[in-house]
Amino acid sequence: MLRIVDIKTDKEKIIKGLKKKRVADVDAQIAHLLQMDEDRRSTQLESDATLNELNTISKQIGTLLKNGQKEAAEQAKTQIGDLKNKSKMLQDKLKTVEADVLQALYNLPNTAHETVPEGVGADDNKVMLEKGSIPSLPDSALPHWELIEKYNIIDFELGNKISGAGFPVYKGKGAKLQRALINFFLDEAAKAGFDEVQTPIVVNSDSGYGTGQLPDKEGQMYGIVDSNLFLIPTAEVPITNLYRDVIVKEEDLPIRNVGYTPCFRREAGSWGAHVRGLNRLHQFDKVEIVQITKAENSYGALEEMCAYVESLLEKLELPFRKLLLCGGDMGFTSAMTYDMEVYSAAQKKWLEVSSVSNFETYQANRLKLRYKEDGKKITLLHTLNGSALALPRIVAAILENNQNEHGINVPKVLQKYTGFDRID
RNA sequence: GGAGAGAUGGGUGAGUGGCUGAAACCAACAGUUUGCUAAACUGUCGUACUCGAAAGGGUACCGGGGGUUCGAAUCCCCCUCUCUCCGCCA
Repeated sequence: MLRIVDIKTDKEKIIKGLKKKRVADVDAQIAHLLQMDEDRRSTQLESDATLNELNTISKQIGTLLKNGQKEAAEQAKTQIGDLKNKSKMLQDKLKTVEADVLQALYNLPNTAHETVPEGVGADDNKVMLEKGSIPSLPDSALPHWELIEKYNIIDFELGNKISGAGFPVYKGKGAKLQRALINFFLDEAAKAGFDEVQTPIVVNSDSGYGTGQLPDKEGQMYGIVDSNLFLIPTAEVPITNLYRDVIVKEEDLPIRNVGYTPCFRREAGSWGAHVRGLNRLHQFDKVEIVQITKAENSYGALEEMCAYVESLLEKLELPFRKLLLCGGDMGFTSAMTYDMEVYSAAQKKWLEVSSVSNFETYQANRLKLRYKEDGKKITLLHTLNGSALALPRIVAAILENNQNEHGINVPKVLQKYTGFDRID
């Protein structure tokens, strides 16, 4: 979340960044927030002064009792009653006001970086790069949801039976292709200097707050009944939360992690004809890269992560484009996001397969993720993450783009992982 | 799942009602000494909010929450987690 101190000192810049995110009534919200914080501050001053008085008297009572002046001590006790009531009242008020301020901060998204384009939705995103050649398929080319039936590699009906819609079952070469992609992505990330971690795929609510899924976005996550746990929507949550409440050693920076996890998303209300087949699922596999850097290095790290993701798509020989998201299309917690989309040639659609974001200090502030600058000043770090990559839409594009009369060609880089070069 | 023990600063660990934001030791950092290294010695060494130009104050925090008390790391209650033993088990 944003920091009050920044809102105070850099108010205009923050208002500008929030407006770009299309936040309603920004000026009024900020004014209200600052007013609440002023209330918080003055309440705390008063409360601290009262506590100080109480502490002083208590110490005096202790001294009196030790010196055997019992009467004087009893008398001191009698005058403490009013003060205690006052103190109690002030502390209760302080708690309320603090909670109000926190709630207001939770409701504010991250500000958009100054170079993020203005815009309200997907149409305003800026295409930065387009690479690879789009295959020209014959009219008989099939969309992936027909290919998976034809070659019997993914079964939605079976998934329906055991779980529900959006939980596919991968079979035979389909299952092997999944495993090949996961291993390929993990090996590539290791080569690029990311340390592999394997985390839990259920997280507690503290972790949900840490990375910004909570509060208010419960609709995205599946909750586990009676356990106060959630199935992760992305490995971003457990991996980034590894560093919650940590003061990192300066020499350990930057931190670079990669992890494979299944991801679970409720996607409430987002179903329809446009999300057939693998285009949108409740459970899918993803390899995620996370980076934690000093403020001055984070935008360099963002570009570097994008370049890494692009290299994966090139190796898979998939045509792709890179978008810089406009303010209105970005996620709540992000300061800048690039999306990578592959072209799936039979359904003639661009499919998002990666989202690479810099959260600056927004998550770090919630996580209390910091380092000691020059061994002295404690400073918030910047967090970043990106998909590298999300599997289902990669699979969809591979199936559609590589189909021919003999079957589906497996990209060369994957063949040593799959053990076959064609699905037929 | 049953029984017991425990959770204190970067680490080990003392502390069972006031003089304890917290001993001691280790680690770390700065300095003195030294031809270099080591050793020795001296000093510094939690976080957040807040007042102050600064120096320096105030408040809170000893797993989390609540309670008793003039006063709680210390007593009581609830929760979480860890360890040991038993049971079960991939």
